Amino acid sequence: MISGKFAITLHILTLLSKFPDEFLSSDFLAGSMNLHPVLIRKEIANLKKHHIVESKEGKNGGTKLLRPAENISLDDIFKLTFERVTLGYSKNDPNPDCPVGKNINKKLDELYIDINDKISKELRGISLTEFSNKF
Amino acid sequence: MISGKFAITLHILTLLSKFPDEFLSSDFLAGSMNLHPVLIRKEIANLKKHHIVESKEGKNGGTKLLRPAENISLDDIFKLTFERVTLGYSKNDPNPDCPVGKNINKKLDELYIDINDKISKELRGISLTEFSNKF
DNA sequence: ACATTTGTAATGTATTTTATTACAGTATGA
DNA sequence: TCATACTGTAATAAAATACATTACAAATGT
Repeated sequence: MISGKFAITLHILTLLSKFPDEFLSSDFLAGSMNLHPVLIRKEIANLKKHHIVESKEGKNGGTKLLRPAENISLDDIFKLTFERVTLGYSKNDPNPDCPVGKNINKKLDELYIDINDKISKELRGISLTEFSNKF
Repeated sequence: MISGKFAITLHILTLLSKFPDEFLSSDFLAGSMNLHPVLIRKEIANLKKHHIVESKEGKNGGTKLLRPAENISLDDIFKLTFERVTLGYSKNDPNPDCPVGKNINKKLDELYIDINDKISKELRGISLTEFSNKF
């Protein structure tokens, strides 16, 4: 769940990269993107799981980057926040007695894997630093 | 709306390409993908608007391709069914007093436009015939 | 005429996403 | 050492979106 996962996570990381030595609170981060702090903390939990950031509890606590923004690519963030980009699937199981219905999802998968490879290739070339410098 | 638009539309067109001379009913098409015929007709309305198919009302009515499957690319279908692929946006308007918040959506847009160009380039190389022949 | 089909609007249901509440646990510093 | 300011996480509520269904007018073939 969370459809804005990538955008939210990238926004969080962009802010963290602006203050690489400070622990920023979920409240502060939430203020910039106008979302509920709990949602921010959920995304931060995901970032921690992947050792991109560390958090400190308690007063003056917050979150900061664990490694230089230069060493984080947008593809890293993509992979962290997306199972896979798709152009969608028909919601119900298609009819297995129809040659097209029987195989459509497999063929869509193949197509979508190709698309994801292209996206990854594109994003691999952009570092968090490069993105962050646009602001 | 309709998140499975691309998949449903491609499924419809694949079936139509298998019987290029027949008018297939929305009921038949719905049977292959196990969706409600009204939803199929909605997607067909979109295809008609773009002169990809024609429909015939009344008994023995239905829908058929208006041009050879060879002349329809997956990118045509993509453009017909997607405004744009995105990796999401944070739902609420970000804080305009934050330098990052103020510009994040514009920068995400630029990124997503690049991604869409790559996807289009990939899909432009695949004709409906080529896709349909996988079945 | 009658059966079959499209076209479309309106409404209902389900699913997904986001927001909120609640509260336990942790560090800081007055 | 106690009040305060945080994180962490679960549970629940609300909102948004997607899909299903119903309903019925209009068209066409037999």
